[in-house]
Amino acid sequence: MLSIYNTLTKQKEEFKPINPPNVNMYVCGPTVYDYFHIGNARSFIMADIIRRYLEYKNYKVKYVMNLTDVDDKIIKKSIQENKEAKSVAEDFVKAFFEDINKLKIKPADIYPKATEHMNDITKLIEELEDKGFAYNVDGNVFYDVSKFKDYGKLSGKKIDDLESGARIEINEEKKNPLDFSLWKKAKPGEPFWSSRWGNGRPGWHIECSAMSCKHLGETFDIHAGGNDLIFPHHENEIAQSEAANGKKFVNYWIHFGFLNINDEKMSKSLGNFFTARDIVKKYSPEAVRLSFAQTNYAGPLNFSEELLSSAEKGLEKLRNLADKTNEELKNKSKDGIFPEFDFARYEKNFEAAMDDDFNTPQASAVIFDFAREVNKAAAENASLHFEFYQSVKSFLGKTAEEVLGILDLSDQSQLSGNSIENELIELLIKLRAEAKIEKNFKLSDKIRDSLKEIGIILQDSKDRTTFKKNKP
RNA sequence: GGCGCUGUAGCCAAGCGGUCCAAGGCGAAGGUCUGCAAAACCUUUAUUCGUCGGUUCGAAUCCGACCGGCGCCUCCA
Repeated sequence: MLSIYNTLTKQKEEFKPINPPNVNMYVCGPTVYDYFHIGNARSFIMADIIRRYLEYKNYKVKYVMNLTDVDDKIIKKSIQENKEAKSVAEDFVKAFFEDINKLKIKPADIYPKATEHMNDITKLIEELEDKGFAYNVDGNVFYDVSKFKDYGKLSGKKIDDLESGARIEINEEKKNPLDFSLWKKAKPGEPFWSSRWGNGRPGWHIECSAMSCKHLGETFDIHAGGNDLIFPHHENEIAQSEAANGKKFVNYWIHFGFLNINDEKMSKSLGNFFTARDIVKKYSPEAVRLSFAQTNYAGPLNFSEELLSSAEKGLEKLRNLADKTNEELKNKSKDGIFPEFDFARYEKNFEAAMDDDFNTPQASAVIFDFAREVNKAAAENASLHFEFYQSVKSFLGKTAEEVLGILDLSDQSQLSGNSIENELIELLIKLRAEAKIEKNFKLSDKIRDSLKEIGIILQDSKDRTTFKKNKP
Protein backbone atom coordinates (compact mmCIF):
# COMPACT_ATOMS: atom_id res chain seq x y z
CA MET A 1 0.00 0.00 0.00
CA LEU A 2 1.41 3.30 -1.10
CA SER A 3 1.06 6.24 1.20
CA ILE A 4 1.85 9.83 0.38
CA TYR A 5 2.31 12.87 2.57
CA ASN A 6 -0.33 15.28 1.39
CA THR A 7 0.37 18.96 1.91
CA LEU A 8 -3.35 19.63 1.86
CA THR A 9 -4.12 17.46 4.88
CA LYS A 10 -0.64 17.61 6.40
CA GLN A 11 -0.55 13.88 6.89
CA LYS A 12 0.35 10.67 5.20
CA GLU A 13 -2.56 9.15 3.35
CA GLU A 14 -3.16 5.96 1.47
CA PHE A 15 -2.91 6.68 -2.23
CA LYS A 16 -6.17 5.96 -4.03
CA PRO A 17 -6.28 7.06 -7.65
CA ILE A 18 -9.56 8.37 -8.97
CA ASN A 19 -9.64 5.98 -11.86
CA PRO A 20 -7.17 3.15 -11.37
CA PRO A 21 -4.96 2.01 -12.91
CA ASN A 22 -4.74 5.50 -14.38
CA VAL A 23 -2.95 8.20 -12.47
CA ASN A 24 -3.01 11.80 -13.60
CA MET A 25 -0.09 13.85 -12.43
CA TYR A 26 0.84 17.47 -12.97
CA VAL A 27 4.20 18.97 -12.10
CA CYS A 28 5.00 22.66 -12.25
CA GLY A 29 7.64 23.10 -14.89
CA PRO A 30 10.07 25.88 -15.59
CA THR A 31 9.59 29.44 -16.63
CA VAL A 32 11.82 29.42 -19.65
CA TYR A 33 13.96 32.50 -19.21
CA ASP A 34 17.25 30.85 -18.18
CA TYR A 35 18.95 27.50 -17.78
CA PHE A 36 17.43 25.74 -14.84
CA HIS A 37 19.55 25.38 -11.72
CA ILE A 38 20.40 22.36 -9.64
CA GLY A 39 17.61 23.23 -7.20
CA ASN A 40 15.06 23.03 -9.98
CA ALA A 41 16.71 19.78 -10.94
CA ARG A 42 15.94 18.33 -7.54
CA SER A 43 12.22 18.88 -8.05
CA PHE A 44 12.27 17.51 -11.56
CA ILE A 45 14.29 14.47 -10.55
CA MET A 46 12.25 13.65 -7.47
CA ALA A 47 9.03 14.05 -9.45
CA ASP A 48 10.56 11.77 -12.06
CA ILE A 49 11.33 9.13 -9.43
CA ILE A 50 7.79 9.34 -8.10
CA ARG A 51 6.43 8.92 -11.61
CA ARG A 52 8.76 5.99 -12.27
CA TYR A 53 7.72 4.30 -9.06
CA LEU A 54 4.05 4.67 -9.89
CA GLU A 55 4.81 3.00 -13.20
CA TYR A 56 6.72 0.30 -11.36
CA LYS A 57 3.48 -0.27 -9.43
CA ASN A 58 1.76 -0.74 -12.78
CA TYR A 59 -0.13 2.49 -12.75
CA LYS A 60 -0.69 4.10 -16.11
CA VAL A 61 0.64 7.55 -15.44
CA LYS A 62 -0.33 10.53 -17.51
CA TYR A 63 2.37 13.03 -16.68
CA VAL A 64 1.97 16.66 -17.60
CA MET A 65 4.53 19.40 -17.08
CA ASN A 66 3.81 22.95 -18.10
CA LEU A 67 6.26 25.28 -19.75
CA THR A 68 5.63 28.87 -18.80
CA ASP A 69 6.57 30.81 -21.86
CA VAL A 70 4.89 34.14 -21.20
CA ASP A 71 6.01 35.93 -18.11
CA ASP A 72 7.55 39.10 -16.74
CA LYS A 73 10.95 37.50 -16.40
CA ILE A 74 10.98 36.41 -20.01
CA ILE A 75 10.02 39.89 -21.12
CA LYS A 76 12.73 41.36 -18.95
CA LYS A 77 15.31 39.04 -20.40
CA SER A 78 14.18 39.80 -23.93
CA ILE A 79 14.74 43.49 -23.31
CA GLN A 80 18.17 42.85 -21.80
CA GLU A 81 19.21 40.69 -24.71
CA ASN A 82 17.42 42.75 -27.27
CA LYS A 83 15.53 39.75 -28.59
CA GLU A 84 11.93 38.82 -29.14
CA ALA A 85 10.35 37.36 -26.02
CA LYS A 86 9.30 34.45 -28.15
CA SER A 87 12.83 33.60 -29.17
CA VAL A 88 14.08 33.80 -25.57
CA ALA A 89 11.41 31.29 -24.61
CA GLU A 90 12.21 29.04 -27.55
CA ASP A 91 15.92 28.99 -26.77
CA PHE A 92 15.38 27.99 -23.17
CA VAL A 93 12.73 25.42 -24.01
CA LYS A 94 15.34 23.78 -26.16
CA ALA A 95 17.93 24.00 -23.37
CA PHE A 96 15.38 22.59 -20.93
CA PHE A 97 14.94 19.47 -23.02
CA GLU A 98 18.67 19.02 -23.41
CA ASP A 99 19.14 19.27 -19.66
CA ILE A 100 16.38 16.91 -18.57
CA ASN A 101 17.57 14.41 -21.11
CA LYS A 102 21.05 14.61 -19.70
CA LEU A 103 19.69 14.11 -16.18
CA LYS A 104 17.89 10.96 -17.31
CA ILE A 105 14.50 12.41 -16.55
CA LYS A 106 11.79 10.63 -18.47
CA PRO A 107 9.93 13.04 -20.70
CA ALA A 108 6.41 14.00 -19.71
CA ASP A 109 3.53 12.86 -21.87
CA ILE A 110 2.53 16.44 -22.53
CA TYR A 111 4.38 19.73 -22.16
CA PRO A 112 1.66 22.32 -22.54
CA LYS A 113 2.76 25.87 -23.19
CA ALA A 114 0.88 28.92 -22.02
CA THR A 115 1.12 30.56 -25.43
CA GLU A 116 -0.59 27.59 -27.01
CA HIS A 117 -3.51 27.62 -24.59
CA MET A 118 -4.68 31.22 -24.76
CA ASN A 119 -8.24 30.27 -25.57
CA ASP A 120 -8.46 27.93 -22.62
CA ILE A 121 -6.96 30.57 -20.38
CA THR A 122 -9.24 33.40 -21.44
CA LYS A 123 -12.28 31.13 -21.26
CA LEU A 124 -11.43 30.26 -17.68
CA ILE A 125 -11.02 33.89 -16.73
CA GLU A 126 -14.34 34.72 -18.39
CA GLU A 127 -15.98 31.99 -16.40
CA LEU A 128 -14.51 33.31 -13.17
CA GLU A 129 -15.67 36.80 -13.99
CA ASP A 130 -19.15 35.59 -14.94
CA LYS A 131 -19.44 33.70 -11.70
CA GLY A 132 -18.40 36.74 -9.71
CA PHE A 133 -14.96 35.57 -8.63
CA ALA A 134 -13.10 38.10 -10.72
CA TYR A 135 -13.32 41.79 -11.52
CA ASN A 136 -12.02 43.91 -14.31
CA VAL A 137 -10.35 47.24 -13.65
CA ASP A 138 -9.57 48.97 -16.90
CA GLY A 139 -8.27 45.89 -18.70
CA ASN A 140 -6.59 44.32 -15.66
CA VAL A 141 -8.52 41.38 -14.28
CA PHE A 142 -8.10 40.31 -10.66
CA TYR A 143 -9.26 37.33 -8.66
CA ASP A 144 -11.41 38.35 -5.72
CA VAL A 145 -10.00 36.32 -2.87
CA SER A 146 -12.81 37.24 -0.50
CA LYS A 147 -15.30 35.35 -2.68
CA PHE A 148 -13.59 32.01 -2.25
CA LYS A 149 -14.31 30.72 1.21
CA ASP A 150 -11.60 28.05 1.27
CA TYR A 151 -8.84 30.47 0.42
CA GLY A 152 -5.74 29.47 2.40
CA LYS A 153 -6.64 25.82 2.91
CA LEU A 154 -3.47 24.49 1.30
CA SER A 155 -0.94 26.79 2.90
CA GLY A 156 -2.75 27.00 6.23
CA LYS A 157 -2.97 30.74 5.97
CA LYS A 158 -5.87 32.87 6.99
CA ILE A 159 -6.88 35.88 4.98
CA ASP A 160 -6.82 38.04 8.10
CA ASP A 161 -3.28 37.02 8.98
CA LEU A 162 -2.11 37.63 5.48
CA GLU A 163 -3.65 41.04 5.42
CA SER A 164 -1.90 42.06 8.57
CA GLY A 165 1.44 40.98 7.13
CA ALA A 166 3.53 43.91 6.10
CA ARG A 167 4.98 42.50 2.95
CA ILE A 168 2.07 42.64 0.57
CA GLU A 169 2.40 45.12 -2.22
CA ILE A 170 -0.07 47.91 -2.35
CA ASN A 171 -1.93 48.09 -5.58
CA GLU A 172 -4.55 50.79 -5.89
CA GLU A 173 -6.55 48.78 -8.39
CA LYS A 174 -7.07 45.79 -6.17
CA LYS A 175 -10.03 45.58 -3.83
CA ASN A 176 -7.97 43.53 -1.47
CA PRO A 177 -4.18 43.36 -1.35
CA LEU A 178 -4.35 39.57 -1.63
CA ASP A 179 -6.23 39.61 -4.90
CA PHE A 180 -4.02 38.45 -7.73
CA SER A 181 -3.79 39.04 -11.46
CA LEU A 182 -5.64 36.83 -13.87
CA TRP A 183 -5.11 39.03 -16.90
CA LYS A 184 -2.56 41.78 -17.30
CA LYS A 185 -3.17 44.63 -19.66
CA ALA A 186 -0.46 44.91 -22.30
CA LYS A 187 2.09 47.65 -21.97
CA PRO A 188 3.70 49.01 -25.11
CA GLY A 189 6.20 46.61 -26.61
CA GLU A 190 5.02 43.62 -24.63
CA PRO A 191 3.66 40.48 -26.24
CA PHE A 192 -0.12 40.39 -26.09
CA TRP A 193 -3.19 38.39 -26.97
CA SER A 194 -6.66 39.71 -27.51
CA SER A 195 -9.48 39.14 -25.06
CA ARG A 196 -12.78 40.66 -24.07
CA TRP A 197 -10.88 42.90 -21.64
CA GLY A 198 -8.61 44.12 -24.41
CA ASN A 199 -5.07 43.16 -25.32
CA GLY A 200 -3.00 41.59 -22.61
CA ARG A 201 -1.48 38.43 -21.26
CA PRO A 202 -2.33 35.94 -18.55
CA GLY A 203 -1.23 36.25 -14.94
CA TRP A 204 1.11 33.70 -13.50
CA HIS A 205 -1.29 31.26 -11.85
CA ILE A 206 -4.07 30.93 -14.35
CA GLU A 207 -2.22 28.91 -16.97
CA CYS A 208 -1.76 25.98 -14.60
CA SER A 209 -5.46 25.90 -13.78
CA ALA A 210 -6.42 26.08 -17.43
CA MET A 211 -3.89 23.61 -18.75
CA SER A 212 -4.15 21.01 -16.00
CA CYS A 213 -7.92 20.98 -16.42
CA LYS A 214 -7.66 20.65 -20.16
CA HIS A 215 -5.21 17.74 -20.09
CA LEU A 216 -6.05 15.99 -16.85
CA GLY A 217 -9.63 16.93 -16.05
CA GLU A 218 -11.31 19.04 -13.39
CA THR A 219 -10.15 16.79 -10.58
CA PHE A 220 -6.94 14.85 -10.85
CA ASP A 221 -4.69 12.75 -8.65
CA ILE A 222 -1.31 14.36 -8.00
CA HIS A 223 0.05 17.86 -8.25
CA ALA A 224 3.70 18.42 -7.36
CA GLY A 225 6.16 21.26 -7.20
CA GLY A 226 8.67 23.08 -5.05
CA ASN A 227 7.93 24.13 -1.53
CA ASP A 228 7.78 27.79 -2.37
CA LEU A 229 4.90 27.20 -4.73
CA ILE A 230 2.53 26.29 -1.93
CA PHE A 231 1.82 29.92 -1.45
CA PRO A 232 0.75 31.75 -3.41
CA HIS A 233 0.92 29.75 -6.61
CA HIS A 234 -0.81 26.52 -5.67
CA GLU A 235 -3.17 28.24 -3.30
CA ASN A 236 -4.26 30.44 -6.16
CA GLU A 237 -4.59 27.53 -8.54
CA ILE A 238 -7.00 25.92 -6.10
CA ALA A 239 -8.96 29.13 -5.81
CA GLN A 240 -9.26 29.48 -9.57
CA SER A 241 -10.03 25.88 -10.45
CA GLU A 242 -12.42 25.13 -7.64
CA ALA A 243 -14.30 28.38 -8.08
CA ALA A 244 -14.71 27.75 -11.80
CA ASN A 245 -15.49 24.04 -11.71
CA GLY A 246 -17.17 23.71 -8.35
CA LYS A 247 -15.15 20.55 -7.78
CA LYS A 248 -12.13 19.51 -5.80
CA PHE A 249 -9.06 20.39 -7.82
CA VAL A 250 -6.39 17.92 -6.71
CA ASN A 251 -6.39 14.94 -4.34
CA TYR A 252 -2.70 14.73 -3.41
CA TRP A 253 -0.32 17.66 -3.19
CA ILE A 254 3.39 16.85 -3.05
CA HIS A 255 6.02 19.50 -2.33
CA PHE A 256 9.77 19.27 -2.64
CA GLY A 257 12.18 20.78 -0.16
CA PHE A 258 14.74 23.33 -1.13
CA LEU A 259 18.27 22.83 -2.08
CA ASN A 260 20.56 25.04 -0.03
CA ILE A 261 24.09 26.27 -0.43
CA ASN A 262 25.82 26.70 2.91
CA ASP A 263 22.44 26.31 4.57
CA GLU A 264 21.05 29.17 2.61
CA LYS A 265 18.43 28.86 -0.03
CA MET A 266 19.71 28.71 -3.54
CA SER A 267 17.69 30.77 -5.91
CA LYS A 268 17.97 32.70 -9.05
CA SER A 269 17.16 35.87 -7.22
CA LEU A 270 19.95 35.38 -4.68
CA GLY A 271 22.36 34.63 -7.48
CA ASN A 272 24.05 31.78 -5.59
CA PHE A 273 23.06 29.11 -8.01
CA PHE A 274 24.64 26.43 -10.14
CA THR A 275 22.97 25.49 -13.35
CA ALA A 276 22.17 21.84 -13.77
CA ARG A 277 24.13 21.76 -16.99
CA ASP A 278 27.30 22.94 -15.28
CA ILE A 279 26.99 20.34 -12.55
CA VAL A 280 26.56 17.56 -15.07
CA LYS A 281 29.78 18.59 -16.76
CA LYS A 282 31.60 17.61 -13.59
CA TYR A 283 29.53 14.79 -12.13
CA SER A 284 27.55 11.99 -13.66
CA PRO A 285 23.78 12.41 -13.82
CA GLU A 286 23.48 9.22 -11.80
CA ALA A 287 25.51 10.75 -8.98
CA VAL A 288 23.26 13.79 -9.00
CA ARG A 289 20.22 11.53 -8.82
CA LEU A 290 21.70 9.37 -6.06
CA SER A 291 22.64 12.33 -3.94
CA PHE A 292 19.06 13.56 -4.19
CA ALA A 293 17.62 10.11 -3.60
CA GLN A 294 19.68 9.71 -0.44
CA THR A 295 17.69 12.36 1.33
CA ASN A 296 13.97 12.67 1.81
CA TYR A 297 12.34 14.70 -0.94
CA ALA A 298 10.48 17.01 1.41
CA GLY A 299 13.30 18.22 3.60
CA PRO A 300 16.06 20.67 2.83
CA LEU A 301 19.18 19.40 1.15
CA ASN A 302 22.45 21.14 1.66
CA PHE A 303 24.22 20.94 -1.62
CA SER A 304 27.97 20.61 -1.87
CA GLU A 305 30.74 19.11 -3.94
CA GLU A 306 31.35 16.56 -1.17
CA LEU A 307 27.78 15.40 -1.45
CA LEU A 308 28.20 14.73 -5.14
CA SER A 309 31.60 13.14 -4.91
CA SER A 310 30.51 10.85 -2.09
CA ALA A 311 27.54 9.80 -4.22
CA GLU A 312 29.85 9.25 -7.14
CA LYS A 313 32.03 7.00 -5.00
CA GLY A 314 29.06 5.05 -3.73
CA LEU A 315 27.85 4.56 -7.26
CA GLU A 316 31.18 2.98 -8.17
CA LYS A 317 30.20 0.02 -6.04
CA LEU A 318 26.99 -0.43 -7.96
CA ARG A 319 28.65 0.08 -11.32
CA ASN A 320 31.32 -2.48 -10.54
CA LEU A 321 28.63 -4.95 -9.69
CA ALA A 322 26.76 -4.14 -12.89
CA ASP A 323 29.93 -4.64 -14.92
CA LYS A 324 30.68 -7.90 -13.22
CA THR A 325 27.13 -9.06 -13.77
CA ASN A 326 27.26 -8.31 -17.47
CA GLU A 327 30.60 -10.08 -17.70
CA GLU A 328 29.25 -13.19 -15.99
CA LEU A 329 26.17 -13.23 -18.16
CA LYS A 330 28.35 -13.28 -21.22
CA ASN A 331 30.15 -16.35 -19.96
CA LYS A 332 26.92 -18.18 -19.25
CA SER A 333 28.66 -20.30 -16.69
CA LYS A 334 26.51 -23.23 -15.67
CA ASP A 335 29.20 -24.78 -13.54
CA GLY A 336 28.83 -22.47 -10.64
CA ILE A 337 26.44 -22.85 -7.81
CA PHE A 338 23.29 -20.85 -7.24
CA PRO A 339 23.78 -19.57 -3.70
CA GLU A 340 21.00 -19.28 -1.22
CA PHE A 341 19.71 -15.81 -1.79
CA ASP A 342 16.43 -14.20 -0.94
CA PHE A 343 15.72 -11.96 -3.92
CA ALA A 344 12.09 -11.64 -2.96
CA ARG A 345 12.99 -10.18 0.40
CA TYR A 346 15.01 -7.39 -1.21
CA GLU A 347 12.18 -6.59 -3.55
CA LYS A 348 9.78 -6.52 -0.68
CA ASN A 349 12.02 -4.19 1.29
CA PHE A 350 12.51 -1.92 -1.66
CA GLU A 351 8.78 -1.65 -2.19
CA ALA A 352 8.08 -1.18 1.49
CA ALA A 353 10.48 1.76 1.49
CA MET A 354 9.07 3.37 -1.62
CA ASP A 355 5.51 2.72 -0.50
CA ASP A 356 6.23 4.75 2.60
CA ASP A 357 5.94 8.17 1.04
CA PHE A 358 8.68 7.47 -1.48
CA ASN A 359 11.38 6.82 1.08
CA THR A 360 14.22 6.88 -1.43
CA PRO A 361 17.01 6.98 1.21
CA GLN A 362 15.71 3.70 2.61
CA ALA A 363 15.20 2.29 -0.87
CA SER A 364 18.75 3.06 -1.89
CA ALA A 365 19.98 1.49 1.34
CA VAL A 366 18.19 -1.70 0.26
CA ILE A 367 20.04 -1.61 -3.04
CA PHE A 368 23.40 -1.16 -1.33
CA ASP A 369 22.64 -4.00 1.06
CA PHE A 370 21.75 -6.12 -1.91
CA ALA A 371 24.99 -5.29 -3.67
CA ARG A 372 27.01 -6.21 -0.63
CA GLU A 373 25.31 -9.57 -0.27
CA VAL A 374 25.80 -10.40 -3.94
CA ASN A 375 29.46 -9.46 -3.76
CA LYS A 376 29.82 -11.53 -0.66
CA ALA A 377 28.38 -14.58 -2.39
CA ALA A 378 30.74 -13.98 -5.28
CA ALA A 379 33.72 -13.70 -2.95
CA GLU A 380 32.83 -16.87 -1.06
CA ASN A 381 32.31 -19.07 -4.09
CA ALA A 382 34.66 -19.91 -6.91
CA SER A 383 31.94 -19.37 -9.46
CA LEU A 384 28.24 -18.73 -9.55
CA HIS A 385 25.61 -19.93 -11.93
CA PHE A 386 24.74 -17.43 -14.63
CA GLU A 387 21.08 -17.69 -13.75
CA PHE A 388 21.98 -16.19 -10.41
CA TYR A 389 23.37 -13.21 -12.24
CA GLN A 390 20.22 -13.00 -14.31
CA SER A 391 18.28 -12.51 -11.11
CA VAL A 392 20.83 -9.94 -9.93
CA LYS A 393 20.45 -8.02 -13.14
CA SER A 394 16.71 -8.24 -12.96
CA PHE A 395 16.62 -6.77 -9.46
CA LEU A 396 19.05 -3.98 -10.23
CA GLY A 397 17.20 -3.28 -13.44
CA LYS A 398 13.85 -2.88 -11.74
CA THR A 399 15.07 -0.80 -8.83
CA ALA A 400 18.29 1.08 -9.44
CA GLU A 401 17.85 1.51 -13.17
CA GLU A 402 14.12 1.82 -13.73
CA VAL A 403 12.90 3.50 -10.57
CA LEU A 404 15.79 5.53 -9.20
CA GLY A 405 17.61 5.96 -12.49
CA ILE A 406 21.01 5.71 -10.84
CA LEU A 407 22.47 2.84 -12.81
CA ASP A 408 22.88 1.96 -16.46
CA LEU A 409 22.83 -1.78 -16.94
CA SER A 410 23.64 -1.79 -20.59
CA ASP A 411 26.96 -3.44 -21.22
CA GLN A 412 29.69 -0.89 -20.59
CA SER A 413 32.60 -3.27 -20.62
CA GLN A 414 33.55 -2.72 -24.21
CA LEU A 415 34.56 0.60 -25.61
CA SER A 416 31.67 1.56 -27.74
CA GLY A 417 31.62 0.28 -31.26
CA ASN A 418 35.35 0.20 -31.94
CA SER A 419 36.45 -3.37 -32.17
CA ILE A 420 40.00 -2.62 -33.29
CA GLU A 421 40.51 -0.58 -30.13
CA ASN A 422 39.19 -3.45 -28.08
CA GLU A 423 41.42 -5.95 -29.81
CA LEU A 424 44.43 -3.75 -29.18
CA ILE A 425 43.63 -3.58 -25.52
CA GLU A 426 43.20 -7.35 -25.37
CA LEU A 427 46.59 -7.67 -27.03
CA LEU A 428 48.18 -5.44 -24.42
CA ILE A 429 46.53 -7.45 -21.69
CA LYS A 430 48.01 -10.61 -23.19
CA LEU A 431 51.48 -9.08 -23.37
CA ARG A 432 51.15 -7.94 -19.82
CA ALA A 433 50.14 -11.43 -18.72
CA GLU A 434 53.27 -12.81 -20.36
CA ALA A 435 55.41 -10.19 -18.67
CA LYS A 436 53.88 -11.18 -15.36
CA ILE A 437 54.73 -14.82 -15.91
CA GLU A 438 58.33 -13.79 -16.53
CA LYS A 439 58.11 -11.68 -13.38
CA ASN A 440 58.86 -8.62 -15.39
CA PHE A 441 56.68 -6.47 -13.18
CA LYS A 442 58.28 -3.28 -14.35
CA LEU A 443 56.86 -3.88 -17.82
CA SER A 444 53.50 -5.21 -16.62
CA ASP A 445 52.97 -2.23 -14.33
CA LYS A 446 53.98 0.11 -17.08
CA ILE A 447 51.30 -1.33 -19.35
CA ARG A 448 48.70 -0.98 -16.63
CA ASP A 449 49.73 2.55 -15.72
CA SER A 450 49.91 3.72 -19.29
CA LEU A 451 46.47 2.41 -20.07
CA LYS A 452 45.18 4.09 -16.95
CA GLU A 453 46.48 7.38 -18.20
CA ILE A 454 44.32 7.12 -21.29
CA GLY A 455 41.31 6.11 -19.20
CA ILE A 456 41.39 2.34 -19.36
CA ILE A 457 41.39 0.56 -16.04
CA LEU A 458 42.74 -2.98 -15.81
CA GLN A 459 41.61 -5.26 -13.05
CA ASP A 460 43.18 -8.60 -12.33
CA SER A 461 41.08 -11.39 -11.00
CA LYS A 462 42.08 -14.95 -10.37
CA ASP A 463 42.00 -16.28 -13.89
CA ARG A 464 41.72 -13.26 -16.15
CA THR A 465 42.13 -9.55 -16.51
CA THR A 466 39.21 -7.34 -17.36
CA PHE A 467 39.22 -3.76 -18.49
CA LYS A 468 36.76 -0.92 -18.33
CA LYS A 469 36.49 2.61 -19.45
CA ASN A 470 37.06 5.11 -16.70
CA LYS A 471 34.00 7.27 -16.35
CA PRO A 472 34.49 10.91 -15.58
C1' G B 1 3.52 38.56 13.97
C1' G B 2 1.16 34.04 11.29
C1' C B 3 2.08 29.19 8.98
C1' G B 4 5.37 25.10 8.13
C1' C B 5 9.96 22.30 8.37
C1' U B 6 14.27 20.89 11.10
C1' G B 7 18.48 19.55 15.11
C1' U B 8 20.79 11.50 14.96
C1' A B 9 28.52 9.36 14.44
C1' G B 10 34.22 13.22 11.30
C1' C B 11 30.51 14.52 6.91
C1' C B 12 25.66 13.28 4.38
C1' A B 13 21.37 10.69 6.15
C1' A B 14 17.17 6.75 7.40
C1' G B 15 14.42 5.32 11.58
C1' C B 16 9.15 8.39 14.38
C1' G B 17 6.50 3.86 20.96
C1' G B 18 9.34 -2.42 21.95
C1' U B 19 12.10 -6.65 16.72
C1' C B 20 17.04 -0.03 17.36
C1' C B 21 22.31 -1.36 23.36
C1' A B 22 20.15 3.30 15.92
C1' A B 23 19.97 1.49 8.51
C1' G B 24 22.65 3.09 4.18
C1' G B 25 26.50 6.25 1.56
C1' C B 26 31.26 8.93 2.12
C1' G B 27 35.60 9.24 5.15
C1' A B 28 39.12 6.87 8.68
C1' A B 29 41.74 2.43 10.98
C1' G B 30 43.02 -2.81 10.84
C1' G B 31 42.66 -7.54 8.21
C1' U B 32 41.82 -11.33 3.87
C1' C B 33 43.18 -11.84 -1.36
C1' U B 34 47.38 -9.98 -4.65
C1' G B 35 54.32 -9.69 -7.11
C1' C B 36 52.17 -4.79 -6.39
C1' A B 37 47.70 -2.25 -7.43
C1' A B 38 42.51 -2.14 -8.17
C1' A B 39 38.03 -4.44 -7.08
C1' A B 40 35.59 -7.34 -3.50
C1' C B 41 34.86 -9.30 1.37
C1' C B 42 35.51 -9.16 6.96
C1' U B 43 36.21 -6.18 11.50
C1' U B 44 36.31 -1.42 14.05
C1' U B 45 34.36 3.81 13.94
C1' A B 46 26.97 7.04 18.15
C1' U B 47 26.44 3.15 25.94
C1' U B 48 23.56 7.38 22.18
C1' C B 49 19.64 10.50 19.07
C1' G B 50 20.00 19.70 20.57
C1' U B 51 19.04 20.67 26.30
C1' C B 52 15.98 19.94 30.58
C1' G B 53 11.67 17.90 32.50
C1' G B 54 7.16 14.69 31.95
C1' U B 55 3.92 10.44 30.14
C1' U B 56 4.78 5.05 29.75
C1' C B 57 6.34 -1.53 31.94
C1' G B 58 9.24 0.62 27.73
C1' A B 59 11.05 6.95 24.05
C1' A B 60 15.64 8.95 19.15
C1' U B 61 10.40 8.07 18.54
C1' C B 62 4.63 10.92 22.44
C1' C B 63 3.86 15.71 25.57
C1' G B 64 5.86 20.46 27.62
C1' A B 65 9.53 24.14 28.15
C1' C B 66 14.00 25.99 26.51
C1' C B 67 18.19 26.65 22.99
C1' G B 68 19.73 26.50 17.70
C1' G B 69 18.98 26.24 12.07
C1' C B 70 15.82 26.92 7.74
C1' G B 71 11.71 28.09 4.58
C1' C B 72 7.01 30.53 3.14
C1' C B 73 3.89 34.93 3.94
C1' U B 74 7.13 39.34 -2.44
C1' C B 75 9.21 36.79 -8.48
C1' C B 76 11.36 31.97 -7.24
C1' A B 77 11.54 24.59 -7.69
